[in-house]
Amino acid sequence: MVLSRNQHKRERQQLLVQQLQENPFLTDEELAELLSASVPTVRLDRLELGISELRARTKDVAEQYYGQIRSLATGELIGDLLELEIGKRGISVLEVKKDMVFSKTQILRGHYLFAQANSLAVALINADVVLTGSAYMRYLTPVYLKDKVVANAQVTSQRGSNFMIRVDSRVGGVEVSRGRFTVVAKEMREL
Amino acid sequence: MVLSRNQHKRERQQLLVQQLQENPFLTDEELAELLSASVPTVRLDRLELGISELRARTKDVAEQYYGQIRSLATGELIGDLLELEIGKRGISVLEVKKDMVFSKTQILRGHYLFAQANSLAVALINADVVLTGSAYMRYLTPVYLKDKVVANAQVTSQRGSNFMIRVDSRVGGVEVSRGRFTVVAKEMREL
DNA sequence: CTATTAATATTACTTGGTAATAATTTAAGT
DNA sequence: ACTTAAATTATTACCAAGTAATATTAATAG
Repeated sequence: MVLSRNQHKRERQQLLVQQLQENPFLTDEELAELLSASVPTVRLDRLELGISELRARTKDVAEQYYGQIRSLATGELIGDLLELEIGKRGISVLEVKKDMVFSKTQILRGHYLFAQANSLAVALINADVVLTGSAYMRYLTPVYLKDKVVANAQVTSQRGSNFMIRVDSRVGGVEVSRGRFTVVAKEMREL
Repeated sequence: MVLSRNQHKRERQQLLVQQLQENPFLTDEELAELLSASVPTVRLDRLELGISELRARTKDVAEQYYGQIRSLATGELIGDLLELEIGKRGISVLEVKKDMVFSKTQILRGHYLFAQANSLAVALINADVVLTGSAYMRYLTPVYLKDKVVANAQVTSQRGSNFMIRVDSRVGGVEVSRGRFTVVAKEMREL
């Protein structure tokens, strides 16, 4: 039968996928070694499986990452910055619009509060790349459509490149959420 | 003076750094265009500034990212897994140890709860790469040294590759935190 | 007006590929 | 045992985005 040959191939391709899952940064040459096949075979397999080359894979991962940081960090600050003392404190305002609330309840979707606080926390830190290490939020009161959320962030402590930042958000003076973020600063050179 | 030449150079190099900060995925050619200088000049500048080539930069970012996912995902689940029905629900237990609490108050540092819940949420999803899109946690009761935190996660909804997962954590039957995570599943092929 | 530095050009080489084609195994079916 | 078709491997020409080294051409400070 033709099966056993196909099976051999399938097994190898499965192994290939598996290897890449464990370590997506393998070159075709390394893969060939691992699968004890030739480089062209690996390439054919990748082609059949629709797996792109190392550099494209790497690039996509990196872009996604960078995009993620940016969208939650410097690039797209959620809310409008009112005050900013880098390394110390900052204030931003977020106006709740209709696409941000649950249509039934008119309550602001939680992650907007999270994002506002988080992006403000990150904005306080002046570094090439800023990561949120951990975040803990406490939602106190629901926020509604047309509310204006004022987020107040303050660096509470710093150990090396790790910053602890507290962010409390208020609507008309009433505290609606309180959050604490651990933010890690990285310089481009370190990357 | 030699200054004006040096100054010209310095300005260009500053601009280079700035450009890379905005978009680290620029080739030397693109940089040359942006700085209206030649490619060799850009290379010399990079050399002087100790900035590595595009592909190395990309790779490092990607590796860091991948490492991060892994450490917060499959790799290092915070807490011990008790039950797991992939795509549906799971339970993990975290024993609070001395290095996890604030020494003054003996209260568990919030990000452990966050990490336990988050990593459990991620563990429910069976994909090559799982990202936490957004997370909102509500801390209800402080958790103390030697407590055993039981986190209970449940997939509440799924839209495409976006999963909503609810995680509630209890200590001796008392709810200590409640969290909701939006988790995004990505297959290797898509990367 | 020349010595010096900056800037640019040029060349040979490297990695990790794509794409296409040709040659060679290998196991299957008869 | 022999053929045949798929699977595998080899080979070749090419590309992008570099490194590294050297040569050449401004530009300008003294």
